[in-house]
Amino acid sequence: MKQAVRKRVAKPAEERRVDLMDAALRVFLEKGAASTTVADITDAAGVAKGTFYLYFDSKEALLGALKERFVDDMIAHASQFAERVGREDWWILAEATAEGWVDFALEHRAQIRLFAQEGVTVETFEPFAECEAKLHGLFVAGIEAGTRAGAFHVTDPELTAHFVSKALEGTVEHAILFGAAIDRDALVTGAKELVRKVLGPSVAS
Amino acid sequence: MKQAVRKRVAKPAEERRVDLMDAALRVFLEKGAASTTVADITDAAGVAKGTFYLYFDSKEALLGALKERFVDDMIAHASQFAERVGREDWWILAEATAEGWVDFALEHRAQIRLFAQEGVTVETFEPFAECEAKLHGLFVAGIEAGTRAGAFHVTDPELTAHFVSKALEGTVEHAILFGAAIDRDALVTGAKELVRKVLGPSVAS
Amino acid sequence: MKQAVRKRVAKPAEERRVDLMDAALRVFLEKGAASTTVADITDAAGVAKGTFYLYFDSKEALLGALKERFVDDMIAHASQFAERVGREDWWILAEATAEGWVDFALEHRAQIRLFAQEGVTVETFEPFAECEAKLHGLFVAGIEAGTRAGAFHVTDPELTAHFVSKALEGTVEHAILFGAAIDRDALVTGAKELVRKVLGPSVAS
Amino acid sequence: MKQAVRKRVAKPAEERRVDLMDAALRVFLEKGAASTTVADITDAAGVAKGTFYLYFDSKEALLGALKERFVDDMIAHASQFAERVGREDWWILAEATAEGWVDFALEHRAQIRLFAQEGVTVETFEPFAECEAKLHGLFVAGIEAGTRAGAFHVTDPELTAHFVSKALEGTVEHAILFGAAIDRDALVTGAKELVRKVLGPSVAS
DNA sequence: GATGAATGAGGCTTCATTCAT
DNA sequence: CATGAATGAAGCCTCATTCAT
Repeated sequence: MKQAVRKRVAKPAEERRVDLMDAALRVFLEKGAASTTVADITDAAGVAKGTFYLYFDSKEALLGALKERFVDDMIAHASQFAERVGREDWWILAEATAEGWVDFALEHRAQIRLFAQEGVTVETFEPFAECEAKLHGLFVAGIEAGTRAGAFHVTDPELTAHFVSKALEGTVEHAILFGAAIDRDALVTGAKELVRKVLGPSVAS
Repeated sequence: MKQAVRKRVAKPAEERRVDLMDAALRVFLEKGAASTTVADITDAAGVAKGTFYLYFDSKEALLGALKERFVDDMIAHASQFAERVGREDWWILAEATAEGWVDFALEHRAQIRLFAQEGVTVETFEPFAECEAKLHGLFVAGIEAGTRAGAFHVTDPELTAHFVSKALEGTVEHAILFGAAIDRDALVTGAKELVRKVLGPSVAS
Repeated sequence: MKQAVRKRVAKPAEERRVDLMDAALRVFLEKGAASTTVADITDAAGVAKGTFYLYFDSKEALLGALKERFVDDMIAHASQFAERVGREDWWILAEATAEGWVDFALEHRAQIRLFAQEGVTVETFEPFAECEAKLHGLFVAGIEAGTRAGAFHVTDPELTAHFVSKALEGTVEHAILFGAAIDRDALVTGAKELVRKVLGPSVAS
Repeated sequence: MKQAVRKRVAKPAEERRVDLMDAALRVFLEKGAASTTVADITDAAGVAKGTFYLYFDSKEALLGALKERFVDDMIAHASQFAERVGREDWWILAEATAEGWVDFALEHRAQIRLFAQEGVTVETFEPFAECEAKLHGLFVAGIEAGTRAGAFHVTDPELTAHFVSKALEGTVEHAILFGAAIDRDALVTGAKELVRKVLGPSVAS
């Protein structure tokens, strides 16, 4: 029944919320979400511990918000390409998609790393699953359309979509995790070639 | 006034160690390594809590042992194929490797899932990094050899090795995580086709 | 970019103070004083949290004010009857006092319930003790006067005053706490009979 | 992931449990249950904080156990008298019950005080309500039997049972709470007289 | 006067680890 | 070797209180 000492400026709610999310992302990446304490987060954000609970119900909830934000970004990104399906040259679109994907991954390496590490917990499984499914659907649709149009030669679009997205995602993630120096251009070039080969016809060996 | 204290039979040390590791793996998969307590593990193994510390220095150490065991299995598996490099038809070997890889992943889905979720912590980073590097080296060597021999047509063996392994690993992992019904044969067929396309020449679109 | 900050109208201080006390009483009864937060109170009163501290030094102080108000009411009520001592028929006064007591308890059931639950804490002990003593003194004086006058036949006025007041208070409180349907008339009839018996002579069994 | 320092003897579970309950009772009485922390309790019991949770799920649970124990004692006590109903002189039994009740209350003053202060919370309401009802039923049955037998002259046994039990309970509780020096013999004498008057016939005033 | 975002002490609870039996 | 009661550091979360606007 006693309290108070330092005092800080009030900020617009949304801004504070974003501050906390960004601070959390930073700290999570340093020490892993599991071993990050709420105090670590609030210290990083420059607020008191109690302030955290003004914006999030729990640490878990913040992780959820972070995932949601990331998922939204990813969907938005993918949708750009989805809109172009059928309106332009199939191969140009395919390569552009590959390039866009690589760039997106590189830009969001922090969260990719985080979610690669923290993975999919029971609580936040759904949004992720949903997002994966949506993106996958977008890819499959594109591949099927291109195949029907005679541009691509894909036997199993479902599997192929998985292969390509996982190849790119996994490679970037690997580079990020293992700290390899990343050569964006080489990656893009490789990605385009991968797409060309995989969407193209099988050649007799 | 004496309570009969049911003491469990003494077991050979190595066996008990394995019991604990298996029990841990089981429980980790159910509730995640982070939220699994030592008590959960010993309960699952049917021993007292204190017994755990007779076999492992800490919970972290057990996780390390688990990873090490998995890494050893993986290396052993990969080595089979490495030995065959140059001794038989390049394409047969490539497809066999792809098939073996899929089967290995399916057999070890439990640990793949676990380590995919628990990821790479600071403490256990090294063995994993080392293993990845070793496997990657094996793949790259095979691809380069095949390319030199004129069988494969690969511009960037490093990147290609990553793409292929990540595509397969990621797809299986995805299937495991999201509980999709897994069609082993379709997966193998797809994997072989992927390898054929990726290791083969680019075709003009 | 300015947010319209809906400022509530300023109210006369005393009125706002009473609003807060009434709101507090309402919420205390719902969830107990201990688990009621200041926010609960201000929400119920429709003011901001900070406003609370314009009117009370602390949550504890509000509880104190509530008790004081109740105590004052009780004293005022009892004094009515005290004034009548010696001026009218002893038995009529005794029964009227019993009836008045029952009605008072029923009217103030909310606070009785509250203070029965929250009891006597160190901080607010004194006013309560004082009030109890004062009321008790009033009763004892009445009983002694009636006994001296030959109307009542009481051996131990102190104890008798306690017995009667606790019997009535306890019975009403019990009814309130345990949610029994309360029959005011039966209670009054019983109370009068109790008083008659207790203040009357012992009969040989 | 580091720990340990002081070490203490292991005790039989039931004994430790009782130690904790007794220690809790002691501390609750000193500072009130609400402001007692688990640390206070374990300090008083001479064990580490964690030990508490080996025996109770929560602080609330301990309070529940305390209440249950008290309720059991009370029922056991009352049952002694219930068994004697109809087997011996009504007035002797009535007075013995009153005396027993006073003695019980005095012996258990600590818990009476505690529960008078902490009152009836939502969680632990039921056992208390049940106990009250059972005791009340016992009293009512005794009074009715005695009335039917022509020994007592009671119009409303329900109300009378409440009056008597609340008068005694309340008076002892009051004495305990307000720290009055308690004269056990005077209390017993008064209680017996109360019973005689209340269970006897009304006399014309 | 009124507001409500911010504060941070403090309580509850968990669980890795130890060690006397 | 095995046991499991005991330990206590550490983390999450609540909420009384303050104060800049």
